[in-house]
Amino acid sequence: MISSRQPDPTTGSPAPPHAAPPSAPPPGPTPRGAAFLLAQIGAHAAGRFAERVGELGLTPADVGLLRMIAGQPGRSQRSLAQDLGVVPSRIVALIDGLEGKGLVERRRSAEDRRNHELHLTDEGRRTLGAVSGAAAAHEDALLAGLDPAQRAQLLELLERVAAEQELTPGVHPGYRTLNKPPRGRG
Amino acid sequence: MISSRQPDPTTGSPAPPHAAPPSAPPPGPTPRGAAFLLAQIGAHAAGRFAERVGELGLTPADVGLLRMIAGQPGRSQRSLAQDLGVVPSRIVALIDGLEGKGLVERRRSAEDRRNHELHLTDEGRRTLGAVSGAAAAHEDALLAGLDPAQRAQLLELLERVAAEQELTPGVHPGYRTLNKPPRGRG
DNA sequence: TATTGTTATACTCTATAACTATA
DNA sequence: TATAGTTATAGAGTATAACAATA
Repeated sequence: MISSRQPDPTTGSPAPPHAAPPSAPPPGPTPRGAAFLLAQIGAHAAGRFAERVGELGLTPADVGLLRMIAGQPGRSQRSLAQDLGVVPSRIVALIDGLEGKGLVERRRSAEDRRNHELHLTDEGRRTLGAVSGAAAAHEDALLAGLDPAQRAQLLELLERVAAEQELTPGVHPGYRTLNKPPRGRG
Repeated sequence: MISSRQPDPTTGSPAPPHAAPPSAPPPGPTPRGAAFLLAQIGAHAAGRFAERVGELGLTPADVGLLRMIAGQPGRSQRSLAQDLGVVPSRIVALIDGLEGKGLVERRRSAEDRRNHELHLTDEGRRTLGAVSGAAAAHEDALLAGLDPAQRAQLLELLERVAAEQELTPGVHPGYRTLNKPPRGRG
């Protein structure tokens, strides 16, 4: 709600390194709990990930779509929209973009000619491979402050929280305006 | 970029309990690392927090502003905008809202009559107290799956990550469209 | 002339609804 | 008549730029 890459009054956490951060914590009562840190770090992680895939010419939303198509080739736009909880018209624009980049192919279904079956192109598969590399680098950079044992510990705790909160594995709510990755260090 | 409260292709994490979640994980390669979980849980936490303060008639951005004004009463809108990395005109609308609710007061500065000194009203202080209560309940609900020792462990690991990533304590990047809390269970 | 707060304008993004083609 | 995909329209939100008051 506030700016594109600046700190946010909501939680009050720091700006990502690529922005010009206020560097000094705001005076007064600053939130200190794990919930705040999770929101803060989570937003930071999402932003950094957006930067990385941005260098591949993709938005986080693009990545999600590519993954879903890869996992279930030939699926229709409708089913995609449903799984994502998105309005079908939204899918049109997203697929348009991916098709324009040569990563995805629309094929008229022979069984029901109203349907478009979605498939990755070879280029799409290559790109998805590059995304995996970016994701690994992202993970490593984010957890640079932790040793392997601590990383395992963190992962376990997070999985516990996610399970208790009934978060569906692999589905990320709200990426609102993250789609436009900041030009920061890309 | 996708929907208001539905799962997101970006990371692919689950929808919050108040939405109608796809409940089944998408087939194919789902991200499993700590970075993804942090983004997923972070977005979930931010959404739930927005719901809670929404019941108090506030957006997360409102809460951030109230905190900053409480921490440094009398500060100008300009300084607020700078600390938040927000354009000054944005502050106008936010303060308008808070003033309209009777939580904040604008006072012309005697020293420099161009400035508006911002102060909390008594009602504003009461509301901020209620926010603290909501934040505590939020924290507790979010970590319901962890025992006290695990919570302490998680907190320490998160602080380590935040420090290494140079996240400014108390400042949260990007709350994009979170300002409108879902009407879900409020 | 520079600065604070404000207002007006333009732009971006998304959802809703209307439309075409298939069934 | 119902459904898949598409296009057109409208609404919400934000930043940019112009403006008035004060310094």
